Amino acid sequence: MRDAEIRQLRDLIGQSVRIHGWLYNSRSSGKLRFLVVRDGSGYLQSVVFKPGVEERVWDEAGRATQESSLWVTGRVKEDPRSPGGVELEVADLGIVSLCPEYPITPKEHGPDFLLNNRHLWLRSKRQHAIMRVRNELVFGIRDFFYQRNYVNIDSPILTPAACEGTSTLFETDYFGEKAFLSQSGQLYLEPAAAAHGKVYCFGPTFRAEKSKTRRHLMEFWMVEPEVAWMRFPELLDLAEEFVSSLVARVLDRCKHELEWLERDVSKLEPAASRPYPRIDYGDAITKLQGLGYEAKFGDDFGGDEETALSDDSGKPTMITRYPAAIKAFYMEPDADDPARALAVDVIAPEGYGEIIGGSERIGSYDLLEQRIREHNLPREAFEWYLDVRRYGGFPHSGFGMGIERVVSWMCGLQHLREAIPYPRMLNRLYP
RNA sequence: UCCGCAGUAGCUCAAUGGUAGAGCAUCCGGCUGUUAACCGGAGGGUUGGGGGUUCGAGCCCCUCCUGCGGAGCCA
Repeated sequence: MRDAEIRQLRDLIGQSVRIHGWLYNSRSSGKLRFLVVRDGSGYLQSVVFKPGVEERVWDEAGRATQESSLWVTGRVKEDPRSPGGVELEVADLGIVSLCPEYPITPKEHGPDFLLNNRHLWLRSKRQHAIMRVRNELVFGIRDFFYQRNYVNIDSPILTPAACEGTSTLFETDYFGEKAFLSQSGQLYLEPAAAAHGKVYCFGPTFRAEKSKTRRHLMEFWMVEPEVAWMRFPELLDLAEEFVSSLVARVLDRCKHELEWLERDVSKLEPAASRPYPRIDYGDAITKLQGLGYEAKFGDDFGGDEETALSDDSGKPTMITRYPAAIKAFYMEPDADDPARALAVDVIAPEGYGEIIGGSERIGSYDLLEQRIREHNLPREAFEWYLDVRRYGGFPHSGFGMGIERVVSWMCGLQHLREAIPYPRMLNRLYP
């Protein structure tokens, strides 16, 4: 008798195995009991036939409640009537821990109830599939950069001052000093780019914005590459190559998960290949005006406008060269039009919104110093950041990509809250 | 912060201002191939809190709380 994971059973037809897991669901029909066991690696229909087992085994099978932890032994058998095509002919069974009435029944539930039970909700099939996709995406991101000789340099979570203004930061006490939870690792990454050339960070970021939409979380994960000597056109190529390769990877390796999620992959497939449509900010305004929006130069885009601008081909849309006035202080101005910043936003299709924001960074010490003044930022807090220009300034570019928005898009989710194991939202800090 | 919607059994939802119900879950019983199985039975309620109108309020009015959807802001 060998222990096995459910995912391996297809290769163990005819053999006797023992499975440890939890009872996902059970059905009975007279002298037959069907126990669907899950072990994290898959789901297994285990069949208990009354005349074929000891009475003790039959009774245990009847006593097991939803989500009771248990082990089953038996012979692995191919059977087209079983979901998955493989089932277990149960020989013996033992309940490890009997589960009292489990809150999440195999019927519909509302979001409030499910979020209050997030720690249990993670066991559900759909949530299981989403976390698998997230896992593949995260590994794909690291693999992408590793293969291109980027060095992972993680930024601090506790920071002394704001990256882009203090109003949206979570504040905490740091031995009598004020500290803030990071809302971006970028400023810390730029010095590292001077050390290693090509770097990236990947970690949680925090925004105290009182946002209540399907596209916002208080705590979300962001991956941010930063590349020395990279100029704006190459940055656009990098973002495009990055996103398209990740889509291709998930489509290739998460077929089952996307199937469980009933994701229409035909809407995702176009995003796996390059190029992506690119539109200049000025042309975007013109396009919006043509569609009847009251957009004018200098406006940022709302959710509806982003959706209107995104291509209906299923590819993300890259919007370039935003007005400098509505973008961050550290962005390099366009040499042809200093009112514009060399900035890009990548908008996911199907209304999933902005997944990437990036830019070429200001390389000049004097200009950066001027921008810090213009934005009324505390000069002393940015001395170290100015050092990146003071000691061997160099052109460099980078972007940030929000992981949950990408997971949400790939999985076709209605809301970002399912894309992260424990979502932190307005008025929700439990579990 | 603003606009809109909602809160009834453990869960998802019904109920003209006039006796609070169903499905699922739980417990008991039945069924030799079920696919969120099915069939029969049982238990389960201070209708979010407070105040008001009325002979009578789950339903109407005021207020507070909680949640949902959206706006703004952003990834």
